[in-house]
Amino acid sequence: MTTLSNPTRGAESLRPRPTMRDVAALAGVSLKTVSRVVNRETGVSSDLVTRVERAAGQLDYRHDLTASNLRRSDRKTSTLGLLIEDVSNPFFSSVHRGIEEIARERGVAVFAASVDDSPDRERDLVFAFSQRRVDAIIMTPTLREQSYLALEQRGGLTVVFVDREPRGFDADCVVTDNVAGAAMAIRHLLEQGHRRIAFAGDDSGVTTADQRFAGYLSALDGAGLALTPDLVVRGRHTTVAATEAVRGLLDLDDPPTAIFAAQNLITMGAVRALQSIGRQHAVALVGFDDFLMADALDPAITVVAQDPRQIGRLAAQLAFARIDDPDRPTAVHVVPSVLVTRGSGEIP
Amino acid sequence: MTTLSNPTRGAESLRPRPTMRDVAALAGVSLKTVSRVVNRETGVSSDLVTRVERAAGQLDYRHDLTASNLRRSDRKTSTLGLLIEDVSNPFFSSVHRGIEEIARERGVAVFAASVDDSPDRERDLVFAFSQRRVDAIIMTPTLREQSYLALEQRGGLTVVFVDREPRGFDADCVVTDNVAGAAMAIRHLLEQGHRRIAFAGDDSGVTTADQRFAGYLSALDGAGLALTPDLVVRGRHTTVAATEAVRGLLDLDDPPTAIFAAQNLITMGAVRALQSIGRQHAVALVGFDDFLMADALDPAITVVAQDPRQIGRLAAQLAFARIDDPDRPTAVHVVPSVLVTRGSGEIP
DNA sequence: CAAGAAACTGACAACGTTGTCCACTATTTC
DNA sequence: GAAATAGTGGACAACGTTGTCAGTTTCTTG
Repeated sequence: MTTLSNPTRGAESLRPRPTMRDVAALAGVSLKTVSRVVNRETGVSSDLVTRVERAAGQLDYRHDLTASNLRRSDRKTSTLGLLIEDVSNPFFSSVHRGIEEIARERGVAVFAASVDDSPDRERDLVFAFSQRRVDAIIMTPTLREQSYLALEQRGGLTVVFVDREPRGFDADCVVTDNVAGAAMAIRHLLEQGHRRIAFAGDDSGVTTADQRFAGYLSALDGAGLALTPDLVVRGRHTTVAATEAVRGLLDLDDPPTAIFAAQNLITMGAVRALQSIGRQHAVALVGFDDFLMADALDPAITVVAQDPRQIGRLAAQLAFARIDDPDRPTAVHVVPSVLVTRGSGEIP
Repeated sequence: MTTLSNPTRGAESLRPRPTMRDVAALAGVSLKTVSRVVNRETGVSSDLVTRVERAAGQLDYRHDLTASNLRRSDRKTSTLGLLIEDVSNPFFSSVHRGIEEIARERGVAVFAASVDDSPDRERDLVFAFSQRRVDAIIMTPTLREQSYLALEQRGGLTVVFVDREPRGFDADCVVTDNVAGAAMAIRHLLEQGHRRIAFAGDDSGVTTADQRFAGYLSALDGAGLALTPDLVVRGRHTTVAATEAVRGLLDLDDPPTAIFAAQNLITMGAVRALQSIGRQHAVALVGFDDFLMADALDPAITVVAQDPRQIGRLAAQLAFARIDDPDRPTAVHVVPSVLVTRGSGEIP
């Protein structure tokens, strides 16, 4: 890495930001009149409006939202905190995108942070955002229960959950229909004639993983099949760990003929594991959650696709609905998922 | 989608958030003493510290950072604004992640927003963050020039650029060595014997695209080859548009034997185009910027890999360095890229 | 043309916090 | 035993803004 240095730095010295008082002085009006113009209140003569606007433009005045918020009676900061597992995870970054789209319409800025599945970090972030007086928090909860949020909520903070339901806390929530989606995937594999279907998923305790496992069980049960514990691997949530785990499954004396991967990173791991032993065309694979280029792999990967952007949009809409009406009943939105058949799930 | 409603909402009414005054009253001390305890200032007897802390805990007091910032002399909000092309773009979301890691160490919260290549949106977002008095903005500039930022900078806002250099504005910057990276890719293709190498990239005007094109030209030139305008497609920056464009290249009477894709989404488009006509094993492909599962495709994709997380970390470090010392000379960090050979670039 | 209404403008206090400064107590020093 | 010195704690103003309310001007209308 090279570092080039520019020896002379622009000599423009720092100039303190102008305040409303400065604008008022230049325009020859009172502080309050400037405030009225800035807030587009009615009842200011158009003559004064233009004078104030010209003065504000000349001084490059920037309205101070933090001070404004402090004094205003609604105490809204037009700010929202987002807690997701990892801002660079493709699923969650799409959720983030959806939230941003709705927030933008309301002029709300979005803080985003990665929780990395750490309950401590979750609390720290909630605390940090609470200190900054965000209007709402949208979050994916970690394992530990969330009852501590009741305090924040009583203080006026709106909380909405995405992707996973909270524990010990009643709040608005947007989740995918994990049980039905997983069952749909398994039934699809059963229809191809598979009887030894493996499950590779996150830790037990992660609600999405548990629900997908429940769907797996119920579909097996519906076909009159019992659970084969050897075919279940849990507790992996990185691609690397999943690769190892799936390789272990394939090394069994009586390996599975089909694999259900309960999450996008795990699906990617499964693809790598199958490729590493050259069995990608021999063992069926269905993943939960779509990912980029899944359709370009060989074979293309059959997935249960969620719509993360839509999930984000819904969560943001719920958050704003509650801000506008704190007394509305809590709502749980269950978003359906669809099976996208591409090849890997249709191997007999 | 199903909406379940919970009829009875918890009846705990909203309670106004306690202030320092409330804590002081409960602890039987003055407001200022609470402030001292909250800010961990020295010179408060340990007896009072525990009394104040107990009172704060009892009331679930949350320090108000916005009010604190308003009064404090350093006027730092411990807040940072990030403007990237799209929060859900894999490259930029990794940059985001890197920035978050450094910001977290300083207790700084990160606003993230998508610019979507719109100069208007860029200005709106800078304005919105400026109004919220962020300590710094880290941004990927759009086409239009950025001299308007000088005003914000004079008002005390720190600005750092990532991925692309600004126009008409001197500031700290972290970029990939695009010229060298692209030239390295082209030389690699030349070594495999290719002479008709196509270029598929973003709009002219996007500095990264221009620099990669410059690298393409210089490597061709170094091999004594002239530019063949028919083999250059620009102005695409979505996967779908790139698929079409590359298909156009392959439909030429004398099609290219190798393709250089100047950006991750374009590389994905090129992969799709090649697959659609079954030529993915016949035409060489090298992409700029790595992407998930590039190694799992058939053929696996050779890329010039950047380290977006590291780029983000560097950008955040530059931002904080300037906050700590506003008079340091501006620095441009040029991060090297590496060629990752996987197969698609080694087709003869 | 007076009187009342409507439209406009500004003085002042307050939002929740921290910087400044002064007062008080306990300890040390001569 | 008086004076100087730490060590504490609190009163007050201020950060940049908006809510309240009262004051001033202009416009209607009988």
